[in-house]
Amino acid sequence: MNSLHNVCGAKGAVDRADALDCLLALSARLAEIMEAGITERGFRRIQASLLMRLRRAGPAMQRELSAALRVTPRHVTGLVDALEADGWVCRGPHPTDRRASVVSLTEQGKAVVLAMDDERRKWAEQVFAEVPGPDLAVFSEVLGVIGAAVSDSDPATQQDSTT
Amino acid sequence: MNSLHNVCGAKGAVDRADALDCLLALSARLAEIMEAGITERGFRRIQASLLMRLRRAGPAMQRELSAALRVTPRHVTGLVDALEADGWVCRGPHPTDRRASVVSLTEQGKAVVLAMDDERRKWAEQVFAEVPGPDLAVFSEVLGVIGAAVSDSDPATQQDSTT
DNA sequence: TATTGTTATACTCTATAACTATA
DNA sequence: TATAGTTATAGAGTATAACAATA
Repeated sequence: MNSLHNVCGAKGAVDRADALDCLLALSARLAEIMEAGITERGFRRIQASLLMRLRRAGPAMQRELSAALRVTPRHVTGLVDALEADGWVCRGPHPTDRRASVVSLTEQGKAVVLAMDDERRKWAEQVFAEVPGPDLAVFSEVLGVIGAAVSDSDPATQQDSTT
Repeated sequence: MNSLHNVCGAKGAVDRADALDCLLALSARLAEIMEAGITERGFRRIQASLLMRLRRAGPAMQRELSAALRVTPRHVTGLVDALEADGWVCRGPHPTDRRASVVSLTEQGKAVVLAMDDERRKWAEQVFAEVPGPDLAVFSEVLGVIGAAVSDSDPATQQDSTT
């Protein structure tokens, strides 16, 4: 019924092009679902990325966020403006540099980020529910190998790909 | 050195949330590379999707393309206008419905689509080069299982996820 | 009356450039 | 002189609405 089943279910599908197709199709689907979850909470993907970044790396200067999210400083201004207006983050003074402001999560922001993280965990359990442990181990390792193969392609790998 | 390596390389990484993170990170990376390839040829992703759709399913009415690509009919008009202006596709009359036009690949369009397909195959070989056959088989099967798990989530699965 | 495609218009997301205040 | 962030402006991509021709 679903396009993901057509080729991807076949046991003997060791054709690499098919495997890549399946991976790409699945990726698109996962991205879609993630997007939906983020939208449900009233965020845009880039905003969620910003929040996740703050969760993982702690308070940051806008300059750092600009680099981490790979968007312009101007864009960060807008994103932080919106998130601040709704009480998810707040700007504070930089301890030593009076030009800079430090963006951090508010209590409300921390709460929502934790909730989203929890959802993500539950989603992962669901997604891999039918996958036997040993298969999951192989799967993970292959992901690692592919990741390595793909990293060599070009140097634009400083990205923040989570969320 | 690369973020994909951090967690994803670990052999014992059977934590499902970690595996999902790796998968998402890898997806982002693959999408990036694909985007680059498409851009090199002077197309946008949505245009490439349209061309691929024509390759797989043959000539189509704009209405069908609108549904397949999940964009508005108005948007399809613009896409086809641009692709037609550059000689990749052409509009022809519908045999029975004089309102409709049928979009098909030109010879030039067929050639470029085949070339892109070939590139995709070579890329797949490269990506999976270091993955042993049996592991690839397991990997493919897990992709299928996940795909099935993920398809049940919601009914918006009529999409055309290739390219 | 419903449907195919188009003309006209507007919105969302992101970028570049010029500017202010610090460093 | 260089850097952090902002104001002002512009572009790309996509959507909604109203309309024409045809079914």
